[in-house]
Amino acid sequence: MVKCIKCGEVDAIAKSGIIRGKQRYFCKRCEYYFTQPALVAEAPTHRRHQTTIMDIASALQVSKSTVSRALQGHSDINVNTRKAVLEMAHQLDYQPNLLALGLAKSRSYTIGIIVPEFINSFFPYIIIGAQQVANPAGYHVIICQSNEELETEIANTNVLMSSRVDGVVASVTAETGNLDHFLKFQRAGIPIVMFNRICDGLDVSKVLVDDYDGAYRGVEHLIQQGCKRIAHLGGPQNLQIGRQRLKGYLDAMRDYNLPVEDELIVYYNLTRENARPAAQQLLDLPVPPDGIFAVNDPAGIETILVAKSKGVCIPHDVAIVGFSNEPTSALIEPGLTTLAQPLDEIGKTTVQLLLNEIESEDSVLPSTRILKTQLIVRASSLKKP
Amino acid sequence: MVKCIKCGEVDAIAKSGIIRGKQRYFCKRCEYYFTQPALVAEAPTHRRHQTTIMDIASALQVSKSTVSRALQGHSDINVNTRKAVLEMAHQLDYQPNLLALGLAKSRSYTIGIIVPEFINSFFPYIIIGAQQVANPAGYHVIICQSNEELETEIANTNVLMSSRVDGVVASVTAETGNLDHFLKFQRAGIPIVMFNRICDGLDVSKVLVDDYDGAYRGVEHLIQQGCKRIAHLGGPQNLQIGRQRLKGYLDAMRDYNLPVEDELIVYYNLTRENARPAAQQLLDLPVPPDGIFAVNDPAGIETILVAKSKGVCIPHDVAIVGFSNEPTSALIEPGLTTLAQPLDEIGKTTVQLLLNEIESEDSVLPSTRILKTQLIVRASSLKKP
DNA sequence: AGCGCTTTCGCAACCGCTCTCGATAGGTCG
DNA sequence: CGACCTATCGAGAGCGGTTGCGAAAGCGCT
Repeated sequence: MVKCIKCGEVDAIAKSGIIRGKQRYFCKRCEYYFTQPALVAEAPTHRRHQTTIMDIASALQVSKSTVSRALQGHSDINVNTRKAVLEMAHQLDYQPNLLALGLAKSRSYTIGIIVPEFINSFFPYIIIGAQQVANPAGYHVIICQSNEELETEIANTNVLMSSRVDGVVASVTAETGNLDHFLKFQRAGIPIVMFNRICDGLDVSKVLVDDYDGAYRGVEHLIQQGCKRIAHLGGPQNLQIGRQRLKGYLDAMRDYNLPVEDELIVYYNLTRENARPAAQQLLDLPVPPDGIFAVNDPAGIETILVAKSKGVCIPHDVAIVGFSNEPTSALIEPGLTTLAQPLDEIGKTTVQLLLNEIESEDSVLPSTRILKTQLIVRASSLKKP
Repeated sequence: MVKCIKCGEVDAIAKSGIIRGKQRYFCKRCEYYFTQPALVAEAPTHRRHQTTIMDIASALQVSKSTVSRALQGHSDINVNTRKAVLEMAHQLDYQPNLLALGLAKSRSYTIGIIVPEFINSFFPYIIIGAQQVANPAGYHVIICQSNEELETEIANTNVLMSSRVDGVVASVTAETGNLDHFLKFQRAGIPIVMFNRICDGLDVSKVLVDDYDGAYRGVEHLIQQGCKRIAHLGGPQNLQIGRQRLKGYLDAMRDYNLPVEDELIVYYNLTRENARPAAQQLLDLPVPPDGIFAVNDPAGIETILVAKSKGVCIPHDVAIVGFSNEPTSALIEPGLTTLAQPLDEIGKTTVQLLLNEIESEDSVLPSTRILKTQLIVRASSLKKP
């Protein structure tokens, strides 16, 4: 039968409920509750153990407070003590436990980055810029991709909340309209900085490029190349990026007295699969456009591919301008004229703004940084030599 | 003068050392040590607070253990209690603190990924595959890029150690020869799985493609297209990827009785800047090659660009084959013939292997998975129609 | 009523580290 | 030689969870 683990008693054992699936017993002789120990209970102790400050402390016969302070470089530690601690730390290959540190200080020294994707090189470049600022400042980043889905974006925000990030940098999904999931951060006092893909309704700092200006100049360039019937392959209208670039297009057309017909404007949701049909729609028009301004480079490139497959000559029959200057845009033939964005700078200033907000004592007023774009003219639009 | 914070005493105050830069005082009347509080000491309490299980517990008048167990779905909690807890958790928008959880369980439910870069889409695709396996399993990933520098790679390993990741997935730098920084993980019992970029000397699980086979088939394809003088733009020889692809090249050449001259083999260190001079070196040979097998697509693309700029006709004068099938390779003209790797699958199986090792009780024997490549023939090598 | 079992909770220790409060051994000075 | 200071270190309370050990209340049955 069952034997008491303590006194070895066998008879005076009573069952005492089931606890988490396991039968529990009670020894009436020694008044001891116990459950049957697992058969392989003799695990080889805890297999993994990384050195802690206690290890250093006991090796040096000092208290853990002393070790902690020595490691942090506090002023009230004897230089020799500090030296010994540092040396021992190095010797034992001590790596501070960020989980414990974060718990104790209620700071994780981590910032979260949410991007829709990182297949195109646009976001990767921005992330690199972000890391270049974050890392030296003692922060590391955790990168989430929403995969252009609102649901995933929400899941991402929950992960970041759970990870207790100190701040968030985000570029939202094309389908993001509701911003409740970002309000959580604000309620918790976690600063957010948005970049590139903004949508309204959130009072936070932002880093953008001058989309309107870039679009205007891109379309103006097409006009100067002799295009009369210019189409716009636009982005989602819930994003500023979509609205501003559309507005730049419209204003340029108006300023040069060119008509804008409804059929000349189509929208796509920024996903790869969605670009091709949109481009096709434009090139299949009864009276096709002689110029196309695409909301971004992937769309521009897709337009080039569709045009080529249809035997439409670029730029003779249709001139094309994109936005962002993806590396691929320089490789494709003809090269895609586009508006270059300072990716590195976007990443850096975004994180810079965020760190300022994180480290300032009291809440700072949201600010907006607008960076300039640069028109890169390539063969896809160069009708005149 | 100085006033005691406790009793308000002004006279019987003695200085008592300097503590962390601030003057400390001692009130003799109430025997109380204190430092001058900061002027703006009246901070608006703690500005940030996320709800904890204690909040739920006190709202429901139960103990935090009960809340904890209810949240985990333990069996010894009344269904109604659990329901109430879950509802309150939802109501208070409770997000578990992963730092605390990790500390308590000595598990961070995080895996680290170290890649050399993620500008080219090779690694991003793998990362996406990795996340698709890790996330559903309850793990999230923290992505580090070594930027193709050993030093950064070492820093990355330290970050991952500090973050107490449960496992590591890595693809090493071209300049990684010494593997001490990975041994740390092994010493701490943290499993590692390597993929793609392997170097010897570490007894861990690996996920690779059949580099030798792919290279052989790529070169064989060039031979079948009529190339006689085939060059190899190779990778670093400390990486298996470099050695195996070289070996495939050499063996194919030997099997078809084609001579291999030293000048036909050049190496590059896998960085973008380094590819162009290497390509140039090959194309500038007194007797230039009529076929080039590049160790990867970025090198292949760079070779195409250099050839085009020199007026060398592809594939007529020189046929080119790459490795990896980057999206760009399909866009460039002529399209780059290449060996496609199952990126998604690499990411998934790598993480799958890792999770197995993490979750198995006792240490598992390292295993190696080898995946197949697929030859994608495009215009860059198609001499015969 | 009393006994034996269950069901359902609570207490408290612990994870690794920070930080406040306080203590103590010497040095300085009148 | 005390009174004061200073420099340096330690004890211990959290941070937010998890979990082992027990306990109290309730139920069925004799």
